Amino acid sequence: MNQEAGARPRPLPTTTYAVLGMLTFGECSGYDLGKAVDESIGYFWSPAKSHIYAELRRLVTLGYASERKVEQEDRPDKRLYRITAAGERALREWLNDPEVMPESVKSPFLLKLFFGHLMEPERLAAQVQEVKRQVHEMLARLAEIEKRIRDRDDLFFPYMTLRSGVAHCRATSRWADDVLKRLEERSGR
Amino acid sequence: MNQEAGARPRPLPTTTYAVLGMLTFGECSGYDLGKAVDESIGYFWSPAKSHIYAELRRLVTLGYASERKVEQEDRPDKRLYRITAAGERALREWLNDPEVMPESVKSPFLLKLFFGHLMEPERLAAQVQEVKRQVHEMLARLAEIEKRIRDRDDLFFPYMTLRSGVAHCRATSRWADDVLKRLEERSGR
DNA sequence: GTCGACATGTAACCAGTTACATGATTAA
DNA sequence: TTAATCATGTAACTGGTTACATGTCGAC
Repeated sequence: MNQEAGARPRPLPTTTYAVLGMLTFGECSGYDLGKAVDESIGYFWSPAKSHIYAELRRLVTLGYASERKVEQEDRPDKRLYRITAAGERALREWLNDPEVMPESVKSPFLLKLFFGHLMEPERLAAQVQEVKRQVHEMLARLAEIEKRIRDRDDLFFPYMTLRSGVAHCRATSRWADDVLKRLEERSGR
Repeated sequence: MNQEAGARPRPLPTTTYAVLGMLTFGECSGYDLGKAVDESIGYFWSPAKSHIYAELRRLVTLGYASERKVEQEDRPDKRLYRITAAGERALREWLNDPEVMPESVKSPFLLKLFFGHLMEPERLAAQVQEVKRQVHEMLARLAEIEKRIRDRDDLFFPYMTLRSGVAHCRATSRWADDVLKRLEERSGR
């Protein structure tokens, strides 16, 4: 009784559009889509695999995607999904909606740091170092991807999102150095 | 039947520690704690108000906080919570755990940008501008807070988390300018 | 003979949000 | 009289995760 007459239909979850959008790069299976997500939008929108399969089924019931089964001999059978005209319309509508939802950061580490007065300073410094390590690992992964897409004009927009990731990683790295420096200064006093 | 003998108790959700940590700054009510969260850890960990009340009750049942009722004449009665010795131990244990969960970013905007090939360029540019606007609004809020805590040595750790926010906002702003520039270059061709 | 890639899904769960309810006081 | 601040909470929901199940093929 939550979808009464006159009530406008609640908007689809963002993940639905994420999966729909991935289909604009061509027909593919849930499995392939999941792998594509892992090294593209996964950096700022990362649904679980099982969730991706569920969303693909939803897209079909909505008429936003079509499905066809492909039987394979050497490998398990698979289902291929393709975006429909209605799906593309729905996606464009969502994309052009001027409302910009602010990004949300969830950082258990910053939370810990906020309560740093209760931590042993060496432990804290070690965790800041670990953050740096993770960030540089990420930068290495991003650099690999960058090589592949930098000069591909058809991947201009994905490239811009990658640059966002790089910018944030660099900012974090510099910030971490600053924190370590100040931490040492404090311990010296 | 999901907590059998021998199974180690599942770790508490991060939000529980977030609320517990806030109590280390002194006894307070759910209401006050909610307000404190809004302009401190709220920037990287933001539970709903109703969630905060629920977590405070959980802390009491865990023995991590004590509760006392305070009757007021001019205002509604309230419950004040204070962290216990067991609570502080549990918090310290969590803080010193060397495992660093990487931060997660959820950005519906980057998701849209990734599919920018389906957007009208002016609409996209407008949304990038809107991101910049939001970021500068945030920077103004952070600058206000910075003035108040910059020279408070007792707030060194909160200050470090604030600097993280500032660094990320600046990085986003510069990145947005770069995107706008490239977007114009592209439209010129 | 074991591991990883391929391929799809179910069932159970959970963390967290939203909307709402209540009700007093004070300021515009 | 309208709105904001103070103050706490319930009930319903939802978006999403985790663990698991199933099975084949090829490489080492």
